[in-house]
Amino acid sequence: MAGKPKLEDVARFAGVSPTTVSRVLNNRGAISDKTRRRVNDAIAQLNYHPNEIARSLFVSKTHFIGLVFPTTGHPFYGELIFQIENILSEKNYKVLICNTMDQAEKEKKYLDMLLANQVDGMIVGAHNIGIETYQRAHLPIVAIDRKVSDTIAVVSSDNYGGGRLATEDLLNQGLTKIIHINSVPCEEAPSSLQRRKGYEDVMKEHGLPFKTYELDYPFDREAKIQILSSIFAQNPAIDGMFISDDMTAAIALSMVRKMKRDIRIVGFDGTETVTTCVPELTTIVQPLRAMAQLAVDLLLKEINNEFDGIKKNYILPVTLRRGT
Amino acid sequence: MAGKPKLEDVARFAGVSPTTVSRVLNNRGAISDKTRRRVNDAIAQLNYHPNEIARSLFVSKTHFIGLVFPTTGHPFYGELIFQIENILSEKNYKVLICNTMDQAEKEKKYLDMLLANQVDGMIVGAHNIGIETYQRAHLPIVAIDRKVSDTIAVVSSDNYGGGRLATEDLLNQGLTKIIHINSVPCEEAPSSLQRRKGYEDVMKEHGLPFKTYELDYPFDREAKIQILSSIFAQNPAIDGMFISDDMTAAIALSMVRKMKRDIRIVGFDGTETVTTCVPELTTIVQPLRAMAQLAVDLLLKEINNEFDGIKKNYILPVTLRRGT
DNA sequence: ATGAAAGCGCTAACAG
DNA sequence: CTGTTAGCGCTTTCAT
Repeated sequence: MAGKPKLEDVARFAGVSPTTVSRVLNNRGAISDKTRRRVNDAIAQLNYHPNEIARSLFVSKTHFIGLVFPTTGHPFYGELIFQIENILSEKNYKVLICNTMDQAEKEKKYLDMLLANQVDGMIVGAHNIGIETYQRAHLPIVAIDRKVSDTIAVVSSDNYGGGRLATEDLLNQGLTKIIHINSVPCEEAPSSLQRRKGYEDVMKEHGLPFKTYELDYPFDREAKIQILSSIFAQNPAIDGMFISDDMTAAIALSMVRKMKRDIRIVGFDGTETVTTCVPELTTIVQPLRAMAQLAVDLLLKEINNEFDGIKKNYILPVTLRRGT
Repeated sequence: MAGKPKLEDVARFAGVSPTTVSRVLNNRGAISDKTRRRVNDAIAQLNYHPNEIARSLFVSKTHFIGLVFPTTGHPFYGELIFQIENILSEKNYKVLICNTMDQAEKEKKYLDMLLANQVDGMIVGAHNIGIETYQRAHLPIVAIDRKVSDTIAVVSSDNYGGGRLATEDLLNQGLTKIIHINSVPCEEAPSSLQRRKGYEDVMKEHGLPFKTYELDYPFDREAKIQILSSIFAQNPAIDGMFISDDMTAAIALSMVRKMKRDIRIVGFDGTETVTTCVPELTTIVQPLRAMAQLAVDLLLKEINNEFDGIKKNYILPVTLRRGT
């Protein structure tokens, strides 16, 4: 045998037609026990493995799902992608991964790639090109943490509630001079704006002054340290900080410890990774597992045309995890 | 137009043959400028996107690479996968991701899936089924951190050297009562054994007593805390620990701080994530980026039959990063 | 219960 | 420079 055996080889070996082999493979139609056995024997003998690509071409369904996220290297996305892939593989879907690195150009290239490879659907957590670009694909798509759209389901956690929860927790501890650190706002991903609004609303309701800083370069540690330093210098009297992501919060916590200042910090995300590395950090926990489950459920419903098509915006509750 | 336009539709629209369209698409053969323009116009008009699946079937090459790792949710693998995917996408390869969760059964299922989907090659960092199982695939494969094999290239960092480096660093600080914490040894992934040997060799060379603990459940935080507690209780006099992974080291560091004991800790991995979250942790840094680059280079060479086929075991140098 | 034939969308000889 | 033809490996009518 030169190359890999194909269905035709199995058929010849078993002395039946390709059709029959296909039927055995897919459990379709009626097959006599004897034939089935003979075919299965041949499959085993030849160590035959069906070519899913050929099958995909014929049935016009690949069972591929594209996952478009900034990077698997960030714990929030890494863990979310893990959950999503896990649930999808359970349902016999396969995952093509795309790390956009927050670059619009890469995101566009990936979108084309996924379409060219006939994915059955996509879950998009990146946010550098307009969601309209995706709509043109006329494909089942679920977005995570994106601007609400008429045609695309969006799953996110309760960012506004999380912002409130974090701020209230600091207030409950008797703190009053609380600042907020956030990323630069992004039109396509309003989640950080929601967190900010939660913080500012609570501060206003309590008649307290508030101040929000917007950090750029969300993935660069050195830059964060620089900027945090100057923020600490500018705010010698603060006693609390709500920082809208755990990685930055962890850095701030470590700086506070070194400066021996008395500042309480609440972060956001609550991934296993950061909780493990920085158990003393209080944080707002996003329900990663539930978000993944919901996103997959919605996507598969769209793919199978069972989508009721009414509700398009899903907000999942967050919880506060107190640092130890 | 009912479904997606296909190459034939473009041909008809442009008034040429399918072959010509294909040639324009793939820049093959000689095409008159006029024809090319007409075809490109048709492509744009119809918003045509080539079907890569059909193409793959014909050329018997998918440009798919399977990535088999325990989980994208762990920073080491999440960051490594990010690097690998990044380099591969640059070369127009696409990545199918598999989270084996340390389960042999899942790993086997994924292997079958990848073969069925005609991947051009695989990079394997999971280690629950024998590497021989992969050899049967007769496919270009590169392994990361696995038992050396005659037929499969293995990329790893200098685990033995890292173990030595970590231990020597503790000794250089005047510490002498140093224990080592490791995972349970695994036949297929000898890297932790190497780290252990590095530690034990150095201790022996200095005539010092040594003790290695083997932790199970490498990804479960609560279990780790339990076991670490009892280790701390059993060792009231230690002044140093070499812990063979950063996540566990971070937990230990946090416990040490709470107990106010004076114990220096050196971890292993040195991911961006953990370095960001726990900058005060001293650790042995694995060259993630270089490992990814080398693994991809080797894989693509095998795929393109440029593999010289001599050296099969690649060990990359580690560095020590001092905590701040 | 089984087989023959057509074709999923594309590309690569081979002609012209 | 362009078109005709055959076929990648599989599944599915439509016969028998």
